[in-house]
Amino acid sequence: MPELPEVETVVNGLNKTILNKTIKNINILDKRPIKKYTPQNFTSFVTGKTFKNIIRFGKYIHFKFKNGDSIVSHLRMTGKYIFLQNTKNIINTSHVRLIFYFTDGSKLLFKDQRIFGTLTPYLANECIKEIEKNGLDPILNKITPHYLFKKAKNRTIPVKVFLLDQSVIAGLGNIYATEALFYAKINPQIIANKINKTQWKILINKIVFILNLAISKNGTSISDFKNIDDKSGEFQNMLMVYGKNGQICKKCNSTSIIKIKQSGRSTFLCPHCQK
DNA sequence: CTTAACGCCTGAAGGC
DNA sequence: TGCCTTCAGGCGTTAA
Repeated sequence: MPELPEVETVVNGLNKTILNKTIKNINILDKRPIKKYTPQNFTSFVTGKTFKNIIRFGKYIHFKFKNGDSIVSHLRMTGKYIFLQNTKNIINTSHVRLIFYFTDGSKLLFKDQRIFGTLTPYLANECIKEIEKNGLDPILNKITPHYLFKKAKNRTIPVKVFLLDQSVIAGLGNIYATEALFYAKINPQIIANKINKTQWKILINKIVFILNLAISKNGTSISDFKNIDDKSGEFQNMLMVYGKNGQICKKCNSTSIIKIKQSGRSTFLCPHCQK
């Protein structure tokens, strides 16, 4: 499931491959990922446009065209972009929802098994509501203990659930929120407004540390995340608690990792290390 | 204002 | 073997 490091990996890959490429035509195999526009309108919106650059904010991918228009895309659970050079054919056609064909013969596929992923077109003068609603991005912005302390002031939800709120921190998902809390030695069940500024400071440091480490490993391929060249990430080999329930904690070597449910999502923790 | 619940989806996994 | 149920979960919307 793509979180900030996985989206960063995808965006890096896209910037290496599709810049200055012009869309010749597209093939919409499934219209459901396309928001706001009909397939016909989306087709006319993108045809003839040239990619200027691609940026990331939180978990969103922002494709910018040279004329100022753009597409905001979210991979949700299983969305992925696959770039193919002109010599390569589409080998695995399963779950392909959309194909961009470029004038040089190369192509970009949008695949999504579960069709939660989205592509939303935006005109140059339109406000992008997805990005406006995001909180601070831990890689692009400097998050201060004061910022989180203030945001958590009236929040009575557990700190783990708070970390998943994209209007607070943009880009954290289940895996990295869980791992960061382990490194910070904070119990995920502690109510957000009970965390003090010292703890927030430690947590921010761990969040930034773990995200940068994961970016350097091209992300985590736990369900089926793939880079645009269809390669997996390597960070799943470095996880400390996520998915490790029943295994002995690698830090204290004494206590078993447990799995709990918070707001419907799985959380993993070491009851000994995270008080 | 905050928080919970539901819907979107399909494939893997488990129970019988 | 095969059918049924449950689970996975980010985010938008709606309800409380």
